[in-house]
Amino acid sequence: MAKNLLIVESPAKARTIEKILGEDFEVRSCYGHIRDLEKEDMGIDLKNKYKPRYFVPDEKQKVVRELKTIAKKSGEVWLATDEDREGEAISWHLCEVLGLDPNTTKRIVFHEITKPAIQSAVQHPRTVDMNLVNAQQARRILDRIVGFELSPVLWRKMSMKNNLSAGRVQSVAVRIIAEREREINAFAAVSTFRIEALFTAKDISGKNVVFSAEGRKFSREADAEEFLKSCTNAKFAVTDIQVRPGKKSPAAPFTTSTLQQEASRKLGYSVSRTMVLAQKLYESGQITYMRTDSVSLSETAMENLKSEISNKFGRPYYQQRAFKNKNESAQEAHEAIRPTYMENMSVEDADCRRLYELIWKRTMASQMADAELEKTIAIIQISTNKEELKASGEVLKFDGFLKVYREDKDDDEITEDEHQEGMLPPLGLNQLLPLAEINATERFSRPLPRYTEASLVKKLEELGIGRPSTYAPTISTILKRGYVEKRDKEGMIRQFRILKLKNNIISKLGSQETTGAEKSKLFPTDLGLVVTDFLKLYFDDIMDYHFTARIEEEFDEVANGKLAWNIMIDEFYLPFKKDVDNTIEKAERISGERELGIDPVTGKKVIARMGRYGPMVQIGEQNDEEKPKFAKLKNTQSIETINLAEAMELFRLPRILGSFEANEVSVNIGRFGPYIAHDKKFYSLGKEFDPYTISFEEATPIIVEKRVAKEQRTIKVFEKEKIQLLRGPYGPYIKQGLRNYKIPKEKQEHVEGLELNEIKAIIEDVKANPPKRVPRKKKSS
DNA sequence: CAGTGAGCGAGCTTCCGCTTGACTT
Repeated sequence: MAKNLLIVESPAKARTIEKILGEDFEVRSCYGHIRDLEKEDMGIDLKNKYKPRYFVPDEKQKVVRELKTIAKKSGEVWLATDEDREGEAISWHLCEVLGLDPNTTKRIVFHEITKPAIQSAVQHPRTVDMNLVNAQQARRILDRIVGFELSPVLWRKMSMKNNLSAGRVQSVAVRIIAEREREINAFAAVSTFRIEALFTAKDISGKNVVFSAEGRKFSREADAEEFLKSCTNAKFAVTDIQVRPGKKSPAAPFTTSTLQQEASRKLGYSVSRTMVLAQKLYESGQITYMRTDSVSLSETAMENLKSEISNKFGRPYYQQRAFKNKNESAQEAHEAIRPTYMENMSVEDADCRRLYELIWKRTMASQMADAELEKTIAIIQISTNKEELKASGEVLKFDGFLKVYREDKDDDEITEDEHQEGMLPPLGLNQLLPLAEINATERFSRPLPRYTEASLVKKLEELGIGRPSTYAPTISTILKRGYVEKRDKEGMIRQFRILKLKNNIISKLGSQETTGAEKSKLFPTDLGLVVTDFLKLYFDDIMDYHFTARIEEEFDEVANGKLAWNIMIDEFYLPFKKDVDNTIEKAERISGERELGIDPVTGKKVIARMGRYGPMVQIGEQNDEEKPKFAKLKNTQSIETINLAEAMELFRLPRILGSFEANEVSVNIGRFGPYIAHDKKFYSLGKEFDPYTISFEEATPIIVEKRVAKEQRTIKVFEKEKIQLLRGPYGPYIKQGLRNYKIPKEKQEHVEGLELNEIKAIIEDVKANPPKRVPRKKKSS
């Protein structure tokens, strides 16, 4: 009898399942979706109930062809794509393409790749759920409509129009970044004076140790000083001691989003790096599937964990736990991310090791006992006033899961009271404490930090926007479009005050700290800010943080058969299309224009705005008799925050420094950074020079040096033919006009001796056999 | 490589969500 064909989405899964199912089944993968909407006219028939037009993209032709061949000679075809909306749709597309009847073809599901799960799935086949398929089609069509209607609006209304795009997910992601930036810009720090007293006491071994106690905060310096004054000659006595047990519980096993967050915090990985490494681990069979929103573990994994934990740490360290997903939008088609074999504590591959060990620890900890703590709070009263001080300490009684894993937190989640608490020396009731000193230290409130890639993913997940398979690509998209950039920001030095009471004398000290420094954070560009404002103005419903959640409810109704998908799309599309048409007709071009003030020299208006080539400042207006003057903003400047003085500074370039060898020497900033221009030649300026301050005396040696360096790089020049023989970082090469030609290895030995005819031959040779390039993806349909 | 900032308006771009693989330096 012919084998049955079982189709899954992932090839790694196919290999595992084939082993489990044995001889009766040939298991193949379809590599995700096999059809997509055509691009022409959005691939949707707007006049015929939004009937979609699908096609098989070029890169899917091969796999579809193979599946067709195998299907033909197989007994029965079984569809085992993922158990979610997208998976159901893939099964239906497979029916369509392979000529199977969706009403009779066997459809099976499992959300873990274990023998019992798969065997039980095979025992209970069903057929394709067309309601669920329709919910997916509605999702796909709505996203296509939003993307392909909105993007062209930007092309028409933006002055900068290269490759701009908008979409249900990416545009909201940019909005999140943009709004955080504005919150930070609008933030005004408030300072308070925090009271900290240092006392001495004897520890268990009888040694004197210093510990601290906190008092309340004063918003005014005078009040803090008044308090310190009132503490002179005071006695400090312990009046109350509270000892309370506490516990900490482990976090759930990893999902895609939490893995990305922890790998970012603990290992400093970008979300795409995390995914590349996780993919490698998955393909080599080391971990379960890495694109998942589920926190549950299979029963086999739970058994495995029970014995591993008991063996390694002893039975008291084991505690069985079932985690529930907090996220309503989760579809849980797979398990949580976990090692396939808990007995493997590490992996060979050095690149993947740190990520694997993180996953191992997190999984292990998830089934371990709570950590038990003892928290002590001592209240200390002051004889000379009514204030009291609080000393607190924490002792770990049982480490439990902390033996293997501690979850990190983002900056914005750490509350002020949550600083690491140390141990307290043993204290007795009514014990008098000798005071070392009391400090009132000025502390400033902080704005929320900018997003990292991973904290943006977390935010998107909370809002139900995007899916595990799209978090990393979404971030790439908004970076590539230039809406957002990832960079560091230097902090600012800030002074703060300290009042100190020591030996009954109050002294006032000053100190300084760095504030506002950010590393590898997401910043909106002016383009991102301007596009976000525009979309919010004309398409506020799509930009709404809850838009996705709302339409997801409707997709659910479609999936439950309570709502017809094309009626749902119709209700969305009609008003949306009206907004699009209205915007195209009425909206002005977007420039993000901001008036900065008046140029003191000419008396003309100075404005900052988006130009064709990015953000810029301009003196005077288009209709003025005299042409306006323009200057580009620096990378770190923004239309929103630049002031008149900074703008005027930008107009100081180009600076003419003087005359050298009868030619003008000038400095400017170009597309590739600051440069010196002299005699129609250009010399880049290194970081050590500032184009605004560099002098003639500093500039001329640079010209001479760079000229010499260039001469050394030049081996031969054939003026007439415009051919140069040059020495580059990868060895000698030929340059003709703008094109470079590689010299074959065997001729690199004696380049000095190369004659014109030989060089010409090399050029012809390279032209005839051009070096292979990465083939550009073919445009579909 | 080192400019530009406006307007012609050809012909192009673009979405989200499933999956990897085969290019080059």
